Amino acid sequence: MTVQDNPLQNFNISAFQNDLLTWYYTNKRDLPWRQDQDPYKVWVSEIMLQQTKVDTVIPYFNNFIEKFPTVYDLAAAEEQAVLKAWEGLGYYSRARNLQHAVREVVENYGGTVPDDSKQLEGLKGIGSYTKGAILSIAYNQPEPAVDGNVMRVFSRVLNIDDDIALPKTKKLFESVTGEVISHEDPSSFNQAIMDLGATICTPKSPACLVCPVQEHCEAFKLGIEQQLPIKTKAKKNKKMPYAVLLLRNEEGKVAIEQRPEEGLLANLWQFPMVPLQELEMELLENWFYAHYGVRVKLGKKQGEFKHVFSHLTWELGIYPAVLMEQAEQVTSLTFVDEAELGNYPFPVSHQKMMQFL
DNA sequence: AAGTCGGGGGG
DNA sequence: CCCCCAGACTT
Repeated sequence: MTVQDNPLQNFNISAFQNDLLTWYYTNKRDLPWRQDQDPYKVWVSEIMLQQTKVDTVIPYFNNFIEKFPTVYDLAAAEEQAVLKAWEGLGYYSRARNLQHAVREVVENYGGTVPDDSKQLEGLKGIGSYTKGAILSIAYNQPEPAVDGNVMRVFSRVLNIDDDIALPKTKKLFESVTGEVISHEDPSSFNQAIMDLGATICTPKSPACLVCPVQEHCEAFKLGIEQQLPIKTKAKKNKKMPYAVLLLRNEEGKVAIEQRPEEGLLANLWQFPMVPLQELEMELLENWFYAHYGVRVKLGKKQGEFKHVFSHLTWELGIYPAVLMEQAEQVTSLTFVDEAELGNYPFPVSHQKMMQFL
C-alpha cells in the first residue's frame, strides 16, 4: 500500500455500513458490558479485553464490577484487592494502571470518565484503541477503535497487505476506519466490526459464506482471504530455569514473598525462586543465604514443570525446604499458614505450586 | 521499530 | 507445536 493508493476508491461506504449494522442489530452478542453504556464499565471491559478473549473476560468482569461497582469504589480499594480480582487474567499492569487512572478521574474530573480525546489519552493504560472504544461505545462519538479485529476485517475487505505488526500500519487503518465509520451509530459500528471479526471474519477459516459484508470484500472476490492480514513477527522464547522452594518454618508456615513493583508479574506474590542459570545445585543453599539472609535445608525435588509466557519460559523445579534457624533477621520473606495463601494474588504458575504443599 | 508484559484456547 | 487474542508502554 503506497501513499498515493486510496484503499477506499470504488468502496460503497453507506452500503457497507447498512449491511454491517443490519446484521449487528439482530446478531450482536449478549455481553455483560453491553447491559448499559456506563463509561466506567465500558472502560473496565476494554482494559480486560486487551489481548484477552471474551469468554475469558466475562467472569472476571462480573466479579470486578460486583466488587468495584463505580470509579469511587475502585479508587478507594487496596491495590492488593484489585490484583486479587485480576488474579489469573494476566498482564497485571493493566489492573494497576486502571486503578491509577480511575483515581485521576476521581480527583481531576469529578468522578466522570472524560468524553474528550486528549483527556482520555492522558490516562494510564488508555492507548489509541481504548480511547476510541470509550469515545464511540460509551459516548457515541465517531472515533475509530482499531484492534486486531478491525485490521483483520478491513485488510480483507479492502485488500490491504501492509504488515499489521508495524505501528504505521495501525495508523493507516485508523485513517480508513475514521472514513468508514457510521456517524449515525458509531457505537454499534465499532462493536459490529469486532463481533464480525470474532465470529465470522476469524483469523483461520473465516465463514465468508455467511458474512453480511461478503459482497463488499475484495479478498473474498480474489479468493485470498486466508492470506490476509499480513503479519510478520517471530520472537524467540528464552528459557529460564529456577528452583522454587516450598519453605516451611518451625511452625509449619510457608514462605512467600512479593515480587518487585516493576517488571514481570509486578507486585504479585510467589514462593521464593532461585535462578539456576550458572548456578550449581550445591550452591543453591548458599545463594539463598546470601539473598535472603536465612539458612535453609533443601529436600529432594518434588516435581517440575514449565510455564510459558509470551517472551520467555520458566522451567521450574520444586523443592521442599526447611528453615534452619529462627528467621529473626531482616528478610523479604513472609511466613503464612496455608489457609491464608488465598488472600494473596498469585500468578497462575505459583497457583500450580500449591498442589505440592 | 523492537521488547516487555500473561494466560488461555484453537488448529 | 504454533498461532492468536477488543493493546499499552518503554526504550
